Amino acid sequence: MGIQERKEREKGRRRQQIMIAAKRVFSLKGFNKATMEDIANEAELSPGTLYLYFKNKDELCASLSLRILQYLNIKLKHVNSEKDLEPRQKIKALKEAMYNVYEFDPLILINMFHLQSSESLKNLSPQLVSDIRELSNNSIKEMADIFEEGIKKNVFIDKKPVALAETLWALFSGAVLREESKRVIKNDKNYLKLTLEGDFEIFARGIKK
Amino acid sequence: MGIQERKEREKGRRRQQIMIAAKRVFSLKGFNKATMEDIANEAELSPGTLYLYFKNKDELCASLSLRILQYLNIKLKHVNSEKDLEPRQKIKALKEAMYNVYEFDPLILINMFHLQSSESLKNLSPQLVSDIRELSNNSIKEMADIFEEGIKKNVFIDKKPVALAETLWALFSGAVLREESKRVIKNDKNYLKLTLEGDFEIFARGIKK
Amino acid sequence: MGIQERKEREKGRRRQQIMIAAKRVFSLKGFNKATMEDIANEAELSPGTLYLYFKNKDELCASLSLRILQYLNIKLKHVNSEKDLEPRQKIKALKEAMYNVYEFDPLILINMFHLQSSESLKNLSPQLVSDIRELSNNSIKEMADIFEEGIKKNVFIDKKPVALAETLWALFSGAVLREESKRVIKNDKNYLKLTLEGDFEIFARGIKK
Amino acid sequence: MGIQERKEREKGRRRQQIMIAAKRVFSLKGFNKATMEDIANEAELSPGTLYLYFKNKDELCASLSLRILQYLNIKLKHVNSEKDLEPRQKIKALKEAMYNVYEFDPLILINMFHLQSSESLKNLSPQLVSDIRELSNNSIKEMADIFEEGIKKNVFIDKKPVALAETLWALFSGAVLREESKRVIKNDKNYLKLTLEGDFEIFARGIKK
DNA sequence: TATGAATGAGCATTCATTCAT
DNA sequence: CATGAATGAATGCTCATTCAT
Repeated sequence: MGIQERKEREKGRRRQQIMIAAKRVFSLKGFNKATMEDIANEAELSPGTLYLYFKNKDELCASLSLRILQYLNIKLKHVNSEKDLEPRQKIKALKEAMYNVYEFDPLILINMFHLQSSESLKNLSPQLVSDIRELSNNSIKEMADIFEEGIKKNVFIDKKPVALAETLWALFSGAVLREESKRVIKNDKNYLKLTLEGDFEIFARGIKK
Repeated sequence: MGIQERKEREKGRRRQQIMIAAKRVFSLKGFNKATMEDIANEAELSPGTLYLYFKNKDELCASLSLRILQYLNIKLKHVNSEKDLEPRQKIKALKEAMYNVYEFDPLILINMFHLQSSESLKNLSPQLVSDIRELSNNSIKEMADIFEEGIKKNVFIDKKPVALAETLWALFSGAVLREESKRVIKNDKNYLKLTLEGDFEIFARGIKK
Repeated sequence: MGIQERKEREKGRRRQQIMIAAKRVFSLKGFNKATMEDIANEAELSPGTLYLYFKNKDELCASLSLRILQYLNIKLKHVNSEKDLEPRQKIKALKEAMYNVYEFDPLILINMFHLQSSESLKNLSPQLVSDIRELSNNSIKEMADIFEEGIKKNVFIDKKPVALAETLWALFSGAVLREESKRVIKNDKNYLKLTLEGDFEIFARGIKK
Repeated sequence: MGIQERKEREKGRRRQQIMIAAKRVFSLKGFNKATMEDIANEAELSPGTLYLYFKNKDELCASLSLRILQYLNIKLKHVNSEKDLEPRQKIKALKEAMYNVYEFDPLILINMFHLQSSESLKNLSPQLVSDIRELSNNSIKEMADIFEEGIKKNVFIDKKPVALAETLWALFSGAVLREESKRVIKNDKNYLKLTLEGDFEIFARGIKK
């Protein structure tokens, strides 16, 4: 029984090890130029081993996206659970949560958009697809709850909470992508915090009464 | 000379023909699943012919991005050149310009982010890379000019115009990507116009005095 | 038009070239140990070229089987069309036809039995599968016609012609396989003709009145 | 010593267990599509354990063939040992023995022909190869003995007994294969007994005076 | 003895690119 | 200029086999 458990945990650790390696390699080479062999080398494992833990390359990539969505979800739930925070403070907490997600792995966010290709979806197990869908929807919902509270308390202007949440999400992913494109154009990451700050400030100004 | 010119124009036409086909195929299959043969078929040309007009696949893709940036640039220049527009009206015109870009080709915008992979950049001619850089910077600059004018005329709050322009760009690309990810999650495009509207409204509210 | 035709013929030639190489390699190494690269080398082509002419390895193998069935079918049709032959003479002609098939390609007959694996069938185009089925059934039917004529003319004992045809086919494929297994055990092919003769003699003795 | 013996017997049991599982899996998937892991699962053992009892996959397969040859040999010896049977009755007994072999495992007979691939032979231990050879030859010899007796007693026509035995073997393996190919073509096993009967009847008619 | 996770060589297949016509 | 057949390097994935426990 204890043995069973330890094995489960060991298996989880291996998956983590592979995902960390994959993250590094995807970040470095991009999803398509990264080969399974690259990832195996990075993880100091053999290619075959990767397939013991992930059905195929697409599923490995999608699992990375799932991981970051889980991370975000926990953060958002935590913000929402703090009952004595003012709406404005919650917006601030929200901002910080999203910072953390971004810092946790800025580049993998880009890779999340590989999920969009319906071609890739064919290779994923239905379970994984539905998990990702559920978490995405949940994240929007958690954010919307924050806005709803603010509107009820008459602190935010009267907008559909879901629309607000989606706008924030747009702002966020847009900022992430902008940073990414900066890399190409300027190779200069200095303004990241500054510009993310700017985005949120303007956004908050737009929703607050 | 006249012949020379006609040939040049003819060559330009062919390039257009190929890029239109490429756009269609990339939209349909995504950049990576689209093969050069697919594009050749779509263009009713042979694969070999594509290489008479584009050095390689990456360059064909980058040329598409360049094209859309050119389109955006022209639109932005046009907005800026209308001297009698009020700042608030220019924001509105800006919004419409970006709509048009989006409608011109929503999916190719996603593909623009393939340029981020530094691996891909190796395959591009320096000329093309510098063209893209120049146009990107120019677009930001054009937008910044609009904001600067608004700040000077004391209509917009006092923010760095460049930061504003980048925020708008974030908002925009974020909205595009969000629409894209909606496709996966909901397969429902009804809210596109609505949410883009929402984004811009909030953004404008944030910058206007 | 002439060009179109010549190209068609050229394409057919290429297919032949590949099939001849495949036959050689399959004979030498067996179906599973033979790699597509082996076949490409033997055909003095590159691996990719093989896939221009055959969908996959299974289809290449099945095409070989189809070819030999076509050969057999023509031979059988020819025997049947000779109107003035006595039934006993037709049996003799039948024997010789089957000799020829055997000599045409003794080893590929073995490979025909790879088609039995229902797993392999999944990789074949429906057209090819139905072609093979049709030719197999046709071969049995042609043989049965010969027997039917003999029974009608009161030269052969009264047995179901189809059963006779299938028995002959059993005898034939059994002999082929037996020769094959001899290779393992004795590596001695001297008795081939003799034993095939023996089989047919006994068979013929059994069916003749 | 008693312990030694028990261990030996235990070891034999394990081998049987594995071979039974292998037979099931080979029958289901065919030799090449069946993986060692499939067999291990079927045997409710781990893959590694298989290699404690069989040197490699080819040897496991060959051992199955050996087993069926042993079974046939015992049957044939038994027929031959019945001194008071008439030659015609012995032919009948022979027929039944071969039925039993067929029913014991129709599909594994097909797999026997994998031994033909000279590539596979390289992986077998010389001992196993020579065992198989010996048993094959022995089976032919046992059958030949039956025919020889019939010829001596002037009941059968005067043919080389070995040739007769080999013809019978051809007929038999042919019938087996024919049934197999029927599966592909008709998916209809109803006629098995009937056609095997037919084969033997014609064969017997051919050899009897 | 039994395990089963890990291996890594091997292979079918793809596709960007070339070049003889 | 245009073609499209041919290329062959590259890669995802498999699976027989091993070995530390």
